[in-house]
Amino acid sequence: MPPPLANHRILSNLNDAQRRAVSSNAATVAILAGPGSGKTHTLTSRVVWLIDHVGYRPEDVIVATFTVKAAREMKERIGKALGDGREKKIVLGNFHSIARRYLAAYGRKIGINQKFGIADDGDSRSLIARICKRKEVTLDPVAVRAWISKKKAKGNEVDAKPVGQKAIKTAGEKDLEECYNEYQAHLKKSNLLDFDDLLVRCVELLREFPSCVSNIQTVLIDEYQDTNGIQYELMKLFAQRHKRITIVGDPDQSIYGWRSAEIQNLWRMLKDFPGTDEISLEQNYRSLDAILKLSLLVIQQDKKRYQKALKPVHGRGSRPVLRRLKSASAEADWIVSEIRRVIMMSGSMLTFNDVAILLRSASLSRHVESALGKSGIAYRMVGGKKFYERLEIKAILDYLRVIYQPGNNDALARIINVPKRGVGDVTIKSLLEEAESSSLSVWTILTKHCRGDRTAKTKIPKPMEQRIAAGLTRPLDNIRRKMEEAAKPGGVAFGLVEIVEQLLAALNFQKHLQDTHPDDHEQRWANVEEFVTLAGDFVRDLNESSADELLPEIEGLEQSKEDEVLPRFLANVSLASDAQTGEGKENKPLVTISTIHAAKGLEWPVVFVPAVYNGSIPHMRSDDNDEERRLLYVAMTRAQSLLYLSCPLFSTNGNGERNQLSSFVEPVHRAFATKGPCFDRPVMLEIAKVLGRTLPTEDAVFKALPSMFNPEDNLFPVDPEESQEVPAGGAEGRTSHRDAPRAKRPRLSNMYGGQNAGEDVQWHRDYTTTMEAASSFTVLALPGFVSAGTHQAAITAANAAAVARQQAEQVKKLANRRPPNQKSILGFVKSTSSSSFDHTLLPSARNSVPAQTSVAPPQVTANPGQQAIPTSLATHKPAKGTLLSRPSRPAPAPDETPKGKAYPCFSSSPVKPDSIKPDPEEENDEPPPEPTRVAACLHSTTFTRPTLLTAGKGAGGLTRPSPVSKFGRTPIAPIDRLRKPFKPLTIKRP
DNA sequence: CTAGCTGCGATTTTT
DNA sequence: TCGCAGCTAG
Repeated sequence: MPPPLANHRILSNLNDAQRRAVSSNAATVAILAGPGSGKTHTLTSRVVWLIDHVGYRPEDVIVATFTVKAAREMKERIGKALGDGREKKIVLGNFHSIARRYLAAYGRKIGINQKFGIADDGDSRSLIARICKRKEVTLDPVAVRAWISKKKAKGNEVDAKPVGQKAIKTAGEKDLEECYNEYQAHLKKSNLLDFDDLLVRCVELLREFPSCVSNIQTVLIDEYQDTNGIQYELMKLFAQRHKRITIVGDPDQSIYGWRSAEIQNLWRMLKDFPGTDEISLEQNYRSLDAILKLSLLVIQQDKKRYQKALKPVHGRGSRPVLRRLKSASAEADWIVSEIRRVIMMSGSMLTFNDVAILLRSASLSRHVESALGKSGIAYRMVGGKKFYERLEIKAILDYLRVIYQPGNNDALARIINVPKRGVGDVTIKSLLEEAESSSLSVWTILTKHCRGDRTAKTKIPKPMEQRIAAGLTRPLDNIRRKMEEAAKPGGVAFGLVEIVEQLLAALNFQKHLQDTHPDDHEQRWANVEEFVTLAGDFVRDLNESSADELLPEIEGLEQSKEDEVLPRFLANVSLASDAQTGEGKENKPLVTISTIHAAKGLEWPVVFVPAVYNGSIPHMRSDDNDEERRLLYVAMTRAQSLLYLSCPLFSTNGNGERNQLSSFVEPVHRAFATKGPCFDRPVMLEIAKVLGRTLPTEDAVFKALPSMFNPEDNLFPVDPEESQEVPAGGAEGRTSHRDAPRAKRPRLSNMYGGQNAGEDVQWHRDYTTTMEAASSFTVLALPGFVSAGTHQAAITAANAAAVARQQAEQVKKLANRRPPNQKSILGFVKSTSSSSFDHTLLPSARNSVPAQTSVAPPQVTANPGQQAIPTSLATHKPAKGTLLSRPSRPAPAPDETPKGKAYPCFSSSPVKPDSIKPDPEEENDEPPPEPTRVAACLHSTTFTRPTLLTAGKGAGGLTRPSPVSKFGRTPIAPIDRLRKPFKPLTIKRP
């Protein structure tokens, strides 16, 4: 690094590696690093560096992120660093919105009608469903849609490599192609582009007209591990002039494989841009060490992954918790009690804002929401159900779309009978068909019919006709006319808000809601009002930052101007599906409930991950266990100071079926505490330190505690198995059919007895009660006195703790250190990349690969039957429909063989294993066995891919016939404040 | 042909 | 819990 640069302002708060990354002179820079290492910070700093120091104009820089939220945050951060509003000129956004901008400006060059709309998920789904139905093809619309999307998302370059069976077109494939063609034709006719089209067409545009990006000096990509093929191409095309690209990413956090994210893009990039400067960041600034260790224990089960160092800069922290509860609602109640406890015990140093509950699927939120609601804790829900998915909002949006694009038959069909106008399914279908055959839009058919210009073939009785004219065509025409007039010079302003308000009035929407939803029409109308506010905000934001979204002028290139508000509003709504990080306005602290996917890139001091059982994580409908594991890893690494996993023992919906602890957690469950830590002073101080906050004095904390406050996590049995109350629904049945050894909890003396003998699949609970004891029998809790039973418990706890610790130690050795031969992530990738492109080849191709690896794996005596196969990261996401051999249960953690006997090393420390005080025990432990395995080099045979015959064909897609005339959901986006939960927010009770 | 009622089923992740 | 399919009356 050139010394003179070192004192640049932006470099001052970076560590060495980050500084090197920020100021690298290489054309292409790849920064790959684990969670919490400041990737995004580094990226934003580099943007500032490139603009401020290197001197690129902001408008010549493209920054692409993966989500809207990330884009917004990045913009904010860059704005702060630049300090003068120049960030507004940067072409910054998620891929889709950047692509949309280019298409809006230059799309006509490739024959795109400038007034194109965006077909969202619901649109394409219902369209495909209709096509399938009409073709009477026995294809699952869902599969068809996935196939089409995949086809587009892949990009073209990959296709160049024929996969052999590609030539053989099976009957199914032919049908798919036909559906695809029809689908595209329909979109084209409606002047719509779907999400994938935005990218595909933008690639087309930039390929044919490179001049559109001739000004671009440099391109930066965040969350690179989640880019898919087409996005990769787009990235290259953005940078085609100067080929300067910076990417940041973390393979371990690749969780969008299902959306065709291709981890291969890592080495595609290295191949395409030799001389890339690779930088890895190893310091973790986010989390306490205990959290990192455990997260590594989980991710490290993936034997093929690249091992990265994660060096904690913070203290050890208390042991993360794995809590078992009786049911999902008990789990939710426990979460609530624990949230309360943490906040109280921190003397309100922590607030609800510091807490996140991360879910595998949004549908899991129900219990949590109601528990929070019951206890009066306000929360926001991110991801999952969206504001715009509400019926009433969807309807308004569809009206707006029809106003903007009268030819949008699907939107029209959805609202033609909302409010009720006596138009039923049959009529709608007939109208759509007539539109199809007459190549008129439904709108045209209707207007002509009502005016008497042309009688519709569809039967439209007079009363129906009148209602349509009075309630639909005339009001919308009125609105359109006003918009046109307003656009003329001197016209009366008729903005977005006015449009919506006039629309609501014309439809008598409030009355409509009262009629159709007598129970909750107030709430729904409130949503509508909220929507109006949002529209107002949008307009205001648009005016404030008019430079936003505008591409720089390029000499000799004419842009189509996009000055209408409505289309931009609609596009915004379709593309921006994230809640705004709305801490700004209301100051009421909110607990965050989020899907794990939506939580990527974020962090919270306290994180709960409920429902950690097989079927949830890994999800039963997922075909990629490794990705599910990474998902859990992402969730865990969001936590800064406290991490809680939990698992309801019995599923709620079914007949009290037993849940099985997630197989990602099961092998390492011993490393967790079984209940929340004791928040004594040292623990809290450490938390305060990580967060950079000041802990109130002990006195203050104590005084603020309610009189009946329970300072321990002991409101719920640590072993729900032995609790008296039995979960509702067949107590007897269950006790009897439950496996015998579990019915009675093993005695303490039997602690490790059953360990080796036929470890039953279910969770071994023997040690837990004592582990639990370990965390509550703190010195504070039991000053100087220990009963015999307690003592016994403590001993066993110590033993368990020792085992866990040893395990952890081992893993640290194994996973938290990069093997010496693994120089960097990119080195790793390089060494295996030669094989990576062949990952789809048949087993025969495999054997040649290891020889090519430049970084030779240490010779490990492979188990017979264990076949060395390329450590291709690519295999992590098999093509849909590929027959994989059943993904194996994760192998037990290496050498995780609990000895059949207690450890002899019990000392005084185990009573407080979570203490941050240096734990002599840890150091004194006998040295862990040498690592016996270099993870990168070997793995079990479970990843053989027998054949590709069915790849990509939507094979087996015959299940789940999907309803046809369902009007698709229309995920349009919340623009703001979507975090409103379904249920009304409850206010904190006294 | 539409609208309302009832009983059943089912539930990833996102641009 | 919600949403959808199927049925029946008007």
